[in-house]
Amino acid sequence: MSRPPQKRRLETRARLLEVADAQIANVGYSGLRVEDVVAEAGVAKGTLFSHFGDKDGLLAVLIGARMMAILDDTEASPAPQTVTDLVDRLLPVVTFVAEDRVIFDLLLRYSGTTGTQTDEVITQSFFRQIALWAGWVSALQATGEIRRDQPAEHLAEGMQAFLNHVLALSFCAAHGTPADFRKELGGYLTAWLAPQAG
Amino acid sequence: MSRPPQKRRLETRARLLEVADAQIANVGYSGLRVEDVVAEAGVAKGTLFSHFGDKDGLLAVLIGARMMAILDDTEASPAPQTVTDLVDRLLPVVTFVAEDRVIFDLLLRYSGTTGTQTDEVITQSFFRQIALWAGWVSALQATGEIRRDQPAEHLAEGMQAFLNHVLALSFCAAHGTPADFRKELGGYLTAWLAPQAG
DNA sequence: GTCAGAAAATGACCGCGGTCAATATTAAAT
DNA sequence: ATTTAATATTGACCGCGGTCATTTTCTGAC
Repeated sequence: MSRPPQKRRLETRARLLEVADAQIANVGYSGLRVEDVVAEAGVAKGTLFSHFGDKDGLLAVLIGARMMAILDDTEASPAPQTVTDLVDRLLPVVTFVAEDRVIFDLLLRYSGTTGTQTDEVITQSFFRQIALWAGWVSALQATGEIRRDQPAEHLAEGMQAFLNHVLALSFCAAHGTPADFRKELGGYLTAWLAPQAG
Repeated sequence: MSRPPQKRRLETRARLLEVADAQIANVGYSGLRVEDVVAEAGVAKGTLFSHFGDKDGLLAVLIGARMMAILDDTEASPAPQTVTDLVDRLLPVVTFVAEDRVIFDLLLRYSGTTGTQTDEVITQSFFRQIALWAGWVSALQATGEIRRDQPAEHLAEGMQAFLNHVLALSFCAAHGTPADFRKELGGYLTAWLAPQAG
């Protein structure tokens, strides 16, 4: 049988996360090195991997936490009344993800973890985000602001597709400012949510 | 001044590509190891990197070539008359990319290389694909099969977003069969290209 | 032919993520 | 207090992508 984790283990885990988070503040997500984390945390290399599986596992916890914090803020602000409003509500997420290619890659890798490993924070953040968006969409459908021929959840998932598309482009070409995001993403989301004809 | 590449260099490059391609047939894209390639090709490790920059550079050439071949086939077949037809025309690409996560990751990384390094085959394959799709879309707009409120190219780029979305999901969850793709992608593309209301 | 300089190829070396048999620590059972 | 078994940690080691000073090979000028 499996016993609950010991106190020491929880402490070690917390210390690793704390150290990693602090180092990321200095060197960024892509600059994080496992050896530096374990050195500052005062543990052996293997310990980190026994806790998080691999480097991505560690990053997934930290990025998941950041996403949750952003969702907290977003939920606290009023629901969007128009598609333009809606785009503005997405900017915090976009700005965070655009910060580092590693974030984008990792989110994309975990983005379809539906069904398996629901305990992961990062996975829960996906569900939460889609649910939040679906709620917005549903409300906008009720006011007649956007199309009604598709289920709210389907439209919300489509939003995710466009958001990822715009993010992917931002890492290659020169369009990286928030203003560019608003314009590009706005173009897609208007076309997706409020089409003009059949 | 820079002289044209010598004969020997072209031969070495061709040999590396040939060997890599053959090994991929056995071990898959993710299984490819640089050391194996240079060993079988009979060159030193540094040679490969001087030719392709990094491992991804080598893969980009091979994957770009495959994409071009697929586009050749696709262009040879008749243009789609309906959205359902259109989805079927995308299946060859989808099947190829879904074959290995590495392909997807690499395509996504190069997908926004607009403007820089136009000489790369893989970049050209993107332009070609979007142009091809835009042509289809334009024709379908003319027959009234799909919406006319958006430029054909914008709709084509949106198709890319949905295609990537469906592919990303396929690598995590259980929906991986071509039938699943047709259904999922079909759902999105119908909603995107032929919306029912404003 | 030979000599200069550019182009091409070399391979020892490094960085860093990840492994795992061995060891240390904990907590429950007696 | 001692034993015992699961839990937690360790750190030497490995795999593999990538680097770069050095050496080899090619080509054109004289």
